[in-house]
Amino acid sequence: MQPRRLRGFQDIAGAQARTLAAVEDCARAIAERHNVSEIRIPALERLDLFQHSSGETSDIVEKQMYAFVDRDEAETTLALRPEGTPGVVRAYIEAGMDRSEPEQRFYYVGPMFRRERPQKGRFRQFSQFGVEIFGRADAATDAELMIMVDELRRELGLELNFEINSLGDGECRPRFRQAVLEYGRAHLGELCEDCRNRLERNPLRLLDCKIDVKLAESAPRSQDYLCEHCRAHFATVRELLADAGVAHTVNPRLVRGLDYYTRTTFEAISIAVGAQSAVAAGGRYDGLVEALGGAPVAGTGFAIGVDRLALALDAARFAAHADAAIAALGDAALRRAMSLATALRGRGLRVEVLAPGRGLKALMRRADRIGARYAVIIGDDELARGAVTLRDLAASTQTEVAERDLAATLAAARAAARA
RNA sequence: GUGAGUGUAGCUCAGUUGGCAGAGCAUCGGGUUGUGGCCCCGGCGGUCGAGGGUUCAAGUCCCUUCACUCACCCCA
Repeated sequence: MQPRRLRGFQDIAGAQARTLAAVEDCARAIAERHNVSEIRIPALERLDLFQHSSGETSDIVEKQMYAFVDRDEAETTLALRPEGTPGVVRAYIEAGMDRSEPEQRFYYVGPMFRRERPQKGRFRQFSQFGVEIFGRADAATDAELMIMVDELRRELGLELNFEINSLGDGECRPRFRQAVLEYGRAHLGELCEDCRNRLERNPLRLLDCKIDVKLAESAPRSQDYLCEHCRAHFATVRELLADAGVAHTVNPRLVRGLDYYTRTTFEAISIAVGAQSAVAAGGRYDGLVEALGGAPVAGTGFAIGVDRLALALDAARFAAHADAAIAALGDAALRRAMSLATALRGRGLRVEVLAPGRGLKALMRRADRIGARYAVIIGDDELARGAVTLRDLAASTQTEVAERDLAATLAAARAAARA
């Protein structure tokens, strides 16, 4: 039996793995600069956590969850997390932070699981990097989230389009929802089947329906229903974004269906990754902490699809190159090679000691294959002189270098190459 | 869940009206006793996705099935 990976799951190695790591490292560094700290939470939770936070009628909960009954506790159904926010909110409430110290700034990174049909930029296990900020209801926090995503865009050299919208708050959002509901009822006969089915329980989804585009265009707009506070909040967010140089467009059809989503909502869209083009999305969820049993604390956050974002990057940029490949000819040379390699690694150099017992020709080919900048050759002649042959593989030149000078020589060469 | 496309060597693919299973790359070795890339020679490598049918003969035609890819759907 030939073992095969599961559908929609990936084995990732080489430059692709380094690309994902680069995205995650870059996002971490940005979060830390914004004084956001890591929270590590479980990949497995009780199913009802996701049902209560993502909504029992959402597709994610209804048909995309990896859920199963815990083997010894038949009354407990568990699920692999399909997103990060519910777990972070659960942890926040469980630690009592909503009461003791409500203002918290968290980021998380790790695998999420959804049993969807795979396609470009969509896998059943995928990595998300997310930020959740609690206890801040101000517009500056909403803007800061998008500024963080924009910093990531800049540092990775990506093109992203930001779309934003405001859904209103507890005061004005219900009026808007009611207006969309009545609009939908008035055009019931023209709606697609999906929209008709979910109209009563989730009318806002009509607005981002791709079938009923025409109807959505002339549907009520959240902008027209915002109360004074929400209008001011949204204006401030846009002002702060403009100040920070974050280009964005207002998309009145950008919505979230669930009631605890409030005010600002946004997506960052890439033109380079196929149909699954939203590489980051987020917004304000002032009702969520309370909905999960905590105190009424404001919350806002975003998540980045790491795999999706990496698709927009050229993996070759992140390929690994060894600084030195050491070819040892003979047992005595091998022992010398091992200790020299340790010294080089001590200076932070990337070093591979090549397979002993093979011909120099094969070893040189390996050195070339792994992209090594230098080959270090140690044979009987070099051993006798306490030296090594140092070959510059790009220039095809070589010199003899004393063993004790090797580390300094290579470290200097690398520093020069980086300058 | 729905639709379309594609399955032949490790990878990328060719394979004509049905007639011996192929190429390039990769890998290993040789040309060069201690020198990579370029070049030349050679070795290894196949259940043609799987099962059934038609035929003297099927990679090729038919049926079934599985997998992969992209899109729909959905989505931080």
